[in-house]
Formats: sequence, C-alpha cells, structure tokens
Amino acid sequence: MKRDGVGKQTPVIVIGGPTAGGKSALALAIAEEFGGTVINADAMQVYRELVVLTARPTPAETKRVPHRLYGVLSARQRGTAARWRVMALAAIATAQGKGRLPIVVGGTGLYLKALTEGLAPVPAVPPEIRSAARARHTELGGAGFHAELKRLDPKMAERLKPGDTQRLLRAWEVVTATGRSLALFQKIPPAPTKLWFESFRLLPPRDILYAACDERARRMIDGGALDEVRALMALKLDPDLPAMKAVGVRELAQHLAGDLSRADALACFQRATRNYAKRQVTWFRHQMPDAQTWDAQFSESVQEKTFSFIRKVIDRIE
RNA sequence: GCCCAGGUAGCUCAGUUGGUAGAGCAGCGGACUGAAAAUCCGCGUGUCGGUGGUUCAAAUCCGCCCCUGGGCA
Repeated sequence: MKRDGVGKQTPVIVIGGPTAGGKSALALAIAEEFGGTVINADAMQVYRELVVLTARPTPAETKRVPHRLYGVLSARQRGTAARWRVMALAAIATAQGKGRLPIVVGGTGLYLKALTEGLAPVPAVPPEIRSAARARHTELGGAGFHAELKRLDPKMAERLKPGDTQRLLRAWEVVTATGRSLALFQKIPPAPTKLWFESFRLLPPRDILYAACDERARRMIDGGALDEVRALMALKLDPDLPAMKAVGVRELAQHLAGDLSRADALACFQRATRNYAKRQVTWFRHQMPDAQTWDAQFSESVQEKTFSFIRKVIDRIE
C-alpha cells in the first residue's frame, strides 16, 4: 500500500484468507497473467509429507508457474514463523531478481504479518531451555506455571491466561533465556523491510465457506488423504510436532486405528476444517485490516477485480 | 396386542428426596509477534413429547394419548 521511498521497485502481492476460499487459484491466475512466482505462506504446506491434506498445488499447476516453499521441510522438523520469514524473503528476492512478480499466498496470518511487519528481535532460545519450560509446565500445571511466570515476567503473565499453554511457554522461555521480558522485545520497532506489499484478502460468506470446507475434506479423503496419513503415522513422529497438528491428521489416524468409522472421521474432519476456517476469518478480519478485501470466494470476477487493481498499481511505477 | 426402556438446547445427554433446567459438542463473537492448520477467552429461554389431574409449587408424582428403540406374542 505504501511505497514511499521504494523507487521503481515492483510490489510483492500478498493473498490471505480462510482455507477453501480459493487463494491458491487466485495466486496462480495472477502469476500467469503477470509473470509471477507463487510463494507459499502456509505453515502446513511447507511439510513434504503433507500433500493431499494441505491441498498443495498439483504438479500440473506448478509446471505452469514457479511455486516456492512447498514441501521444503520434513515433518520431523519444526517450522516457525521466523524460519519461514527468512525463506520467504529469500524467495521474494530471487523472484524479483528474475523479473518475476512475487505472490505470497497462504492462510497462516502470523506468517504474513511476520513478513510484512517483521518480528521482534528475540535471540534464539536454546533447546535446553525450551524443554525445561515444558517440564516445568507439566510439573506445575497451568495455574502454577502462570503464577511462576508472574514472578519472572509480570507483564507477560498479566496478558496471558493460565490456559494459554503455548504462549505461557514462550514467555517463560524468553525471560529465562535472555533475562528480559518478551514484551520488551515486542516493543522494539521492527526494521523496515524496504519491500512494498500489496495485500488482498478473500473472505467468502460463511455458508459458502463452510460448504467449501466440507467439500474440501470430502475430496481429500476420496483423493488419497488416508494413505498419506498412514504413511505419516508409520514415521512414528513426536505427536507434538507441528506437522502432526495439521487438520485431518488426528481424525484420519483415528479411523485408521479403527477408533472411528470412515463416515464419522469425515464428519470430524469437516468440522475441524470449519472450525479452523472460522479462526482464520477472525484473524484476517482484525489483523489485516488494510488489505484489499473481496467478500467472496475465488471466481472470475474476483480475478478480474484483482487483475485490474494490480495493473493500476504497476502502471503507476512505469 | 402386551411388557420393558426412552422422548429435556441444532446434536449427545445430566437433572439429587417436587421449588419453572445445565454440561459437552455444534454455532456465534473475540484474542493473537519464533508450534499459528497452533494456543486460548466469552456467549446457554428451551412448547422439558401432548393432554388432563394431584399440589402453594410438576421435567420430577398419577391417568390417558402420541412417537422411537428392544423384547414377548
């Protein structure tokens, strides 16, 4: 949106929105129209083992236009917002170096925000401290751990709920490792990126979105998701790994283990997809307010509106 | 036809010895800075199957009727 001091630079297109809204199709269309590179901003599509379950672009699609950051990590690795950000920045630079329009697309709002607004400059927390945090949390329980954090870092404790395990752990790790509150790091203004972002969000009406979620889960289960989960389970990974938390993994694994009928597994999978989509809608509604908004799922008219918007923006620099 | 067991929120069900009802899930709203497809927070009026009755008071007790399972014929 803002391009003060960016000179003759080209924009970076950013597309966010809930799952099953057609973001990937829009990204692909833009890439073909403007000569772009699609860059994944989805926390789960980065894992190699998750293809069907994350609706990763097909080989036919990736042949039409370059796609980056899909399947670049193994499920046994831990992706993070920071790690993704580094990769995304590199992918953007490479695309621009080749004269291609970078199109960053994905449903992981945090990643998109990390890219466009930067992250707090917190030093890496040593693994020993991370596991110590976990051990301490198990030992004390949520309320006890929260009380301890209150002593170590009153500011963070105040804004976190005792049930919010994940953020509690992070706050504890950061004070323990650095001696400073995470809140302090977060107050440091991030270094400006020099990149010029043009952001879009696709927010379909709820009934259409939910129908698309149901359809998506059904297609996945019919399209090889069960085999994919079977293979993933055979890896016997730590269930705490991010890849193991992908929507559908738990539900389909339960079916494979015989604990859930196929119909029930599908119903649970669909429900989980809808729940996830709803959280994304809330996120994009409030955390990405400056984006150009289409209150619809992907369609030809959405595509046309987006194209003409981008054309206008590009014309201004020539 | 008879005998059991049920009919309570969109769904699954709680509801103590009568004091006009509440959980989980769903749904809705919200938070969100290195696990984010994660992790959390908030929101509960519904003909208690219907209808008569007993009672100051009925989801709760009694009668009749309707519906759904299961069993006996």
